[in-house]
Amino acid sequence: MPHPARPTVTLREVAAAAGVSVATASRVLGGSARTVSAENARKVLEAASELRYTADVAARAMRRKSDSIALVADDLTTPSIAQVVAAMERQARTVDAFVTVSAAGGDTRRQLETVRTVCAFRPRALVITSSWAATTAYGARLAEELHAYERRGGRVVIYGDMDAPFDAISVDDRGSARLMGAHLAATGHRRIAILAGTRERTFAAARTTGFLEGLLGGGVDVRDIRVIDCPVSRAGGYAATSRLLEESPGEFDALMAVNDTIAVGALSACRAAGVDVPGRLSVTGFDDIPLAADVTPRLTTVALPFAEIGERSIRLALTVAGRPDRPGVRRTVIGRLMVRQSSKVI
Amino acid sequence: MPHPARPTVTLREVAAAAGVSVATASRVLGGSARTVSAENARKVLEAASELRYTADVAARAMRRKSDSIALVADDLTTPSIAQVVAAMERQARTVDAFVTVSAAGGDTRRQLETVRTVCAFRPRALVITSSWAATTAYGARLAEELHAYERRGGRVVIYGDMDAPFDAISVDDRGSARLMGAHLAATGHRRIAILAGTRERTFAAARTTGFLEGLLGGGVDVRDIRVIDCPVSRAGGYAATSRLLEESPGEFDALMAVNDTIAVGALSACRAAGVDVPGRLSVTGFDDIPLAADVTPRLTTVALPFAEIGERSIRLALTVAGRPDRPGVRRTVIGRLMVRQSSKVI
DNA sequence: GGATAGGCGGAAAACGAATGAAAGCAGCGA
DNA sequence: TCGCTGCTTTCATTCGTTTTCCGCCTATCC
Repeated sequence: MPHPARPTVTLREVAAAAGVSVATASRVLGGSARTVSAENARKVLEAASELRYTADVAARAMRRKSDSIALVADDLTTPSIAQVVAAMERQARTVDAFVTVSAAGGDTRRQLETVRTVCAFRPRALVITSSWAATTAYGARLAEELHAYERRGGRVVIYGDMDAPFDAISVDDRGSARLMGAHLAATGHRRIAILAGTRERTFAAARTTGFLEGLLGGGVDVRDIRVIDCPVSRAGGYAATSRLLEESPGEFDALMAVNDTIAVGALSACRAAGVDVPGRLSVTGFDDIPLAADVTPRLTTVALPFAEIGERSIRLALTVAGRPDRPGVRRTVIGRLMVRQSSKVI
Repeated sequence: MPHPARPTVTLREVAAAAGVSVATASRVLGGSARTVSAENARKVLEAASELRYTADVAARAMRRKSDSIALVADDLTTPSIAQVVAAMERQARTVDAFVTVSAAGGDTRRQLETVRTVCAFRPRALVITSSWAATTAYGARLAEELHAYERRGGRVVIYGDMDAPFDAISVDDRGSARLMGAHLAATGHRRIAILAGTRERTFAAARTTGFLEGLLGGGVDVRDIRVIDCPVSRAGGYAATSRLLEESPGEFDALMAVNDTIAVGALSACRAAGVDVPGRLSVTGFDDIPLAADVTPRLTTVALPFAEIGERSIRLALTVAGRPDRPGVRRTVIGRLMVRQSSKVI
């Protein structure tokens, strides 16, 4: 055969072209500790670039630790996650690592499935967002799976909370939410409705608690606060707010949402119902997604340092594993109050 | 050693636990065509689940085609891409494939680098978004790289345009934009400014052309149209609009942006300058990102079927490759006009 | 000048899974 | 009893790379 249709160009061919052994070629291209003569190194590099050689990671992964980091996120369409992912990408690039992303949207069961799938790639580290309560059967099995992965030499980093000793970077949702509660109380708001999302979302529960603490600490009467569950989505915020405005018009002077997406839905409902924001009702969000500054009125919210979160997650993921049974390292970041036009001083 | 700390659980161990050979275990777990007795199959499956075995994709990829599909996107934080990615995920899941995502944000050079990196994973197919002109040196090398990948048996699907015979799914940007141009002309707009993005973005150029065609076809005088380049971002739209409103106030009755993000920036600039939209100026976007319905006034735009795009991309990626030199299959989708409050009838 | 490091290259053994070839085995007819 | 068929299982090889081990050559020191 004069021109065998090669499936891919291998190290063997590079070595042959350079006139050295595969071992030598591997040492040059793979960044080995062993030294290779300058002359041979040059020839190998030349041949590799000539043949457009790229090492097959699959084969490489068999003998060497991989440099891919797997991110298992709930939902990639969430604006906040997108920002975190982008930051991770940037950070990983600086250390020649590589981030693969997969969505496990939904629940702990899907998370478990996805983790198993990603583990098959034998990544160097696993970053997993956890916004679901780990109390279900699947949650426990998930933790078990992650532990098994760590025992096999992997690194696990949680973004969010989990009742298990993994390294974690988490937002102090409760403390950050307290800031917002205190702010509304301080600016004279006294009758508050909280759009609390759903109970299974741990961040939603923590933020609701923080809101309450801040409000109560600022002198708001607990009987003047109403906590309303709703789906964590724009539509959820819209529906809950519409219902609220219809059933008890004028009863509240502030509406606090556990995230910006819900808050945007709420704003939309207010506009539809002809309720002036912030004239008759202050509305606040949480996250400071890019959209928050673009809605009308611009949304008062709590800004979270997503870029920092992404960067730190990767840094944590790349530190070498310590003792298998050491307690998890936990980094906490706190949000910053962003007062804009959707809330006012009463 | 009673308990050697294994880095990973291998097929050999599963086979040993089940009391069969690795070959048999492989056939059971790998879904081979060859038949295995029910009794042995049961034992293998039992052992595998007991040991929490997951096949190492790296090793598997050496003999068999992988199930992973790599997506190389420009920028994952773009709302439209996020929707496409989510749809791809869903579709891939239905056929037991697996999508890995990586951002190559920026330019063709970074795209080339990223493609080379993900090719090393030997994915089954490569879906690449292409919104950058392929006329640069890197663009040509990118096409070359992709061809090499196809020759090695991979599938390449382009989302967007490319002057190369790959399978592609693309939006008829020009035709869709024509709808918007025609609509504005028909509703009485006569003096138009187009926020055209940058020339290197192929979608921006196509949409601008479509706008022009629609407007001219509707009787707008070409001398009353102004095309303004600007960065493809909210800030870019804001700055360009501010400048425009300052330099030539009242000169235009409509502002057409090549995407929603720019349009949102434009709306913001109008609000800042005290220009009533749509009273004094109609503003339109393109894409129908979720945000479009949440800004005030709600944005008139062209809705693109992102979910369909994502789903079709994956379907295309999973069809078996035909003859290496066959012309690329090209699927085109067209947008739908969404008339909302940011434009009016004059 | 000879012994001894030490640098460097190459052959070959992994790594984990897939697979073609070959072997084992039961049933059947001659 | 033998040979054949059809089905299942095992053996041995393969994939592309890294890494270990061994041997060669040169430089250094006594």
